Amino acid sequence: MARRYDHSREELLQMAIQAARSLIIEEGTKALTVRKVATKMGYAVGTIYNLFNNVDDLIIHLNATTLDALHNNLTTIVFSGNVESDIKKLSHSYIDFTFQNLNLWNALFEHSLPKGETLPDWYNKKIDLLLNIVEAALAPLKTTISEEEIKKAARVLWSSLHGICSLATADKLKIMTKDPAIELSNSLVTNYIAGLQQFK
Amino acid sequence: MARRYDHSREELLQMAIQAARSLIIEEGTKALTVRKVATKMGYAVGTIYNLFNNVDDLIIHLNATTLDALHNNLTTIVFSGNVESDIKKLSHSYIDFTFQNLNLWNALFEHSLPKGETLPDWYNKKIDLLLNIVEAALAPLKTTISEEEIKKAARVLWSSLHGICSLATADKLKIMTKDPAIELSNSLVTNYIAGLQQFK
DNA sequence: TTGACAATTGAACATCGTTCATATAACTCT
DNA sequence: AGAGTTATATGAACGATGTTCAATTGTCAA
Repeated sequence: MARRYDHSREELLQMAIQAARSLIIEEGTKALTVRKVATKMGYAVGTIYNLFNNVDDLIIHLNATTLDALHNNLTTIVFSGNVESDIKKLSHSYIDFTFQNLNLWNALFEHSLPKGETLPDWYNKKIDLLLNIVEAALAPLKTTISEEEIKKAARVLWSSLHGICSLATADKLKIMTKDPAIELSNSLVTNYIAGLQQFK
Repeated sequence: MARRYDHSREELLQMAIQAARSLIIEEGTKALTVRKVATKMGYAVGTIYNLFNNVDDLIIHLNATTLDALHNNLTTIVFSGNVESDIKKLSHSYIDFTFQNLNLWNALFEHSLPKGETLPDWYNKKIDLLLNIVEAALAPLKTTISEEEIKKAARVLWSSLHGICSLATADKLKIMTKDPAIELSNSLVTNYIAGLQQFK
């Protein structure tokens, strides 16, 4: 059979990504195989390779939807203008997201490209958009800190939060309270921002 | 052939781990296969399964040697008693280590256990030993901060540093200077510790 | 010398990512 | 309407993977 036109190319792309998404949600990163994605779509293996270069390409597109979902989540937050409080809102949402989408979030970082390859520009732009949200929350500091410093602070907070979630979900730093990630991130945010402001 | 006794069980374990190590160093995580490890040792595939339960078990043992190497690296540092300066020494060593052992370090975090399984206790103890080093560097703060708070701070710093290295090596937050990881970690350490101390 | 034991082997199995010659549905043109 | 072209879809086939286990064979104690 060929050219069924049951679905447009765009629909097929979405179907493949959704199939991959549900596989990962239900069974984790290792459960994602090209054959299972194809079966779940009701198409043959080869079809996947009409849509994506290879399985890495598929995973990148899947991960992109996770970045989008996170982005949507974080943009619902309304800033008060109080930097510490706003950054805490962001970080709590981030932490909620990672714990509610554990397998999808792990897929973001467990995946590594074949050596030599780099992530596509459109993907990196999505990461920039997330950083922009943090920068926006830090914006009130502009009166006392340079634009450059704010960019740096956004990256520090973002990376650190990533590290906390990464170790809190995958492993165990669980010696703390019932919700170690929140606890650690609050400590990070409070003290880091206090440090930033004390030099004004 | 059988029972060659060319090597003791302990020797075989070390040979397997070393073979796996060099495969990852030279070619990255994806280049690690049971067959290649066996070939590199001069043994048959099946022998690996006399030594390890499965490939995950082998990787955990390999990763443990990486943790040991990092531990050895960090314990050579002599503390001055100045917390900020000592934590910076630690973080710079950590960053050096990750960049000089990129593939090994990535293997630590790219690897995920089959679902339901957890890391063995002896492995988690190695992580605790690393956290202990950070706690030791923070010890002078005991006069102004509770033991509990110091443990928390060690975990915040450790996780955050991990996050910074993770995003700096694998991806790109490269908008900053020639050495973004150092730059970000310095900002983290300076401001976080300033925050901790300002409440004394 | 013999028998029991333990270490080592590698063929076999199911599954994986990927390729590509083949088949056919849909569109174009006369 | 019919013929020719193009784009899409297929799935058998390939090489490589992790893992198992019956068979083989070196080593030791009796």
